[in-house]
Amino acid sequence: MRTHERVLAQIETGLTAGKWPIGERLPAERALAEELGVSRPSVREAIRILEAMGIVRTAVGSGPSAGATVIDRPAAGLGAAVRLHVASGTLPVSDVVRTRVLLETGAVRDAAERTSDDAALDRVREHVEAMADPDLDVAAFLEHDQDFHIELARLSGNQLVEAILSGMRAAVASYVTAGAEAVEEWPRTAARLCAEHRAIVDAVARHDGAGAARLVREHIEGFYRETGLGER
Amino acid sequence: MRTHERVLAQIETGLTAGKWPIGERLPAERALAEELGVSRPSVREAIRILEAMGIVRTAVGSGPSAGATVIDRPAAGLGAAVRLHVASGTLPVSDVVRTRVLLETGAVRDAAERTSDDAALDRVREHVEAMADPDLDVAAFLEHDQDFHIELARLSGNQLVEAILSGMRAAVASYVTAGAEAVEEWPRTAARLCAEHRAIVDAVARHDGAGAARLVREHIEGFYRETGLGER
DNA sequence: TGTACTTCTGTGGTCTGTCCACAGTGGGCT
DNA sequence: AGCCCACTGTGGACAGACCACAGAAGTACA
Repeated sequence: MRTHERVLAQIETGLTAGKWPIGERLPAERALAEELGVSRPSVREAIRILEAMGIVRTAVGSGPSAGATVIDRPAAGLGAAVRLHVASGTLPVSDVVRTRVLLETGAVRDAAERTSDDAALDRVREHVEAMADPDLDVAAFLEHDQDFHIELARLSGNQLVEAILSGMRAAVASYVTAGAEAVEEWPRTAARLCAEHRAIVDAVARHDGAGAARLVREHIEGFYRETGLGER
Repeated sequence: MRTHERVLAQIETGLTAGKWPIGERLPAERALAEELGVSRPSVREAIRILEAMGIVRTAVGSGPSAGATVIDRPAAGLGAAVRLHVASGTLPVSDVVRTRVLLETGAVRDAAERTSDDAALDRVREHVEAMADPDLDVAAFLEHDQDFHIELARLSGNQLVEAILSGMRAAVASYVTAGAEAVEEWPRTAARLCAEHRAIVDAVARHDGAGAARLVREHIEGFYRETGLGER
C-alpha cells in the first residue's frame, strides 16, 4: 500500500470515528506528516483526494478558516466523477435520461410524502416564476431549469440522490441545450415546460407523491421525445 | 487557480480531445512537468486526483504497463466518493438504501422489458446458486450477494446506473455486513434472501418488469428493516 | 484610553534536488 | 543459443527551503 493511501485510510478512520466533525479542521499538514511518520507531500496527496471528493476544503492563511476544514459537499466529488466520465465517456444520452427519470421520480415521491418545508418549496417556485419571463433568453431559461430540477430533488432530503443529480448536471445541460435548439417553436415549448413545472410543484405541495412522480416522468421523457434526441 | 488544478484542467482538455484514448499512457510525470512548466509534485497531485476518480491507473517500473494509463472505471471514483461521505457521516445509510431501491427497481424493470440475454441471465443465476450453499461463510455469501445485485443491474444495459451502483458497492457492503451480524437466525435469513433472489431472476426471465421491481424493493427494504439499521 | 499601524506566526502552495524500488530491455558472458 | 546482469526509465517518497496569505498580537501614536 502506498504512503498516501495509508494516510488516506488513517484520516478516513478518524472521520468514521467522529474525530473531526463537520466544520472542524484537520491537523496541519506538517503536524499530520510528523504524527503519521510520513513526508508532507504524501499527506498533501491524501488531502488532495479528500478535497476532490468534497470531504474537505483547504484555505491558506491563519485563523479558524485556514487549513483543511471538513465540509459537507457530497455533490462535489460525485459531480466531478460523473462529469469526467459522462462528458468524455461513451455513455449514451438515453442512459442519462433514464437515470434522471429514476432518481427524480423517486425524489419527488419522497418530497411529497415528507412534511413540506415551505421555505424550500418557495425556492423551487422562484425558479418556476423566473422561467415564466418571456424575455428570458434560452441559456438563462435552461439555467433556471437545471436549478429547478436540483432544488426539486433537494426537497426529498436524500443527499445522495441530490449529489448524483448535481453531478449529472453538466451532462444533462449539454443534451438539453442541444434539444432546445432542435425544437421548432421554442416559445410554445418553453411555456409548456413552465406549466409542467408548476403542476409538479403543486402536486408536491398537496402531498400527491404518485402524481408528482408521473408528471416528472412525463416532463423529462416528453421533452426528450419531442427533441428527437432519442433517434440519433 | 492553483497549479495542480491547472494541470488537471490541461489533462482533462487533452482527454476530451482524444489525445490519450483509453489504454494509452499519459506522458511521464517529469516530462509533463517540464511541458507544462510546473514542478513534479504539482503534476503528481493532479494525477492523484485522476487516479482517485478512476480515470487513470499508475504503475511503477518500465515497459508498456508502467506509467499513468488511461482507463475507464467510473465505479472507482463514484465508489470512493460515496464511501468517504458515508465515512464522514454526511451520507446517512438510509439515503444509500433509498437510492439503491430507486436505481435497482428501475434497472430490473428495464432488464425485464429488454430482449433477454440468456448468457447474462445465467451469470446472475450462478451467483444465486452459489449462495445456496449452506457451508458458505457470511463474508463469501455477502460477496456473492453484491455481485448478484451488480450483475442484475447490468442486465438493464444502462451503464450509468451500473456505474453508480458499482460505486455504491463498498458503502452497501459495509451496512449489509453490519446488518447480517445483527440478524438473530442467520441461516434462516440467508435462505430467505436466496429465495427472494430466485424469484427476482424468474420475474425478469418471464419479462415481468413490474413484478421484478416490486420484489427487488421488498428484498432491499425488507432486509434493511429486519436488521433494524434504520432505527439507529 | 482607544485606535491604527506594524510585526509575528501559522497555514497551505510550490519548487528543487535527491534517493529508492521496480520492471522491462538489451548487451555480454557462458 | 540461452542465461544472467547491468542499464534505463518509471513512479514513490523524502527533506528542506521559500513564498503568499490572513489572522493575531504587539506597539506606537493621538
